Amino acid sequence: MNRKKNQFYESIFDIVRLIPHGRVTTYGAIAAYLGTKSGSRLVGWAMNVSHHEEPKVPAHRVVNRNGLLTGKAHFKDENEMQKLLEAEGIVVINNQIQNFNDVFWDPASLDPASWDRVS
DNA sequence: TATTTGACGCCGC
DNA sequence: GGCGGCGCCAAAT
Repeated sequence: MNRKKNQFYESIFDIVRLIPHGRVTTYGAIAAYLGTKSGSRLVGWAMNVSHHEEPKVPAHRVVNRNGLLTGKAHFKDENEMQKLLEAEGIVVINNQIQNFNDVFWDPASLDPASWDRVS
């Protein structure tokens, strides 16, 4: 089966879908988790593919390491991304996530040790 | 088949 | 401190 390449996206989709409600992550964090720390751009590509993948991944929860909604332009509606983030309690001003450090979610949190506090 | 782009990240100037 | 260039892997043209 040609799932080898699919696994790459699968891992990304899985992580993005695991992002808790009201939390966001960065391309670099996902890339680093997959081992492609230098290939942060690959994550962006995967997101593009994820748009026609189901279920749709909450790509709106994925932003660059600056906390800037760089990918909002690729959404159906630019306002949609910011709107979704605000709807989850995330404050976004000028396409910039406020309290980014507070809402930032790292895939490393997938560690079993952290699962204990996961609701 | 080869070249360029791409929703980024980091180092250097 | 702000701006630019280079590097990463993969896909699209």
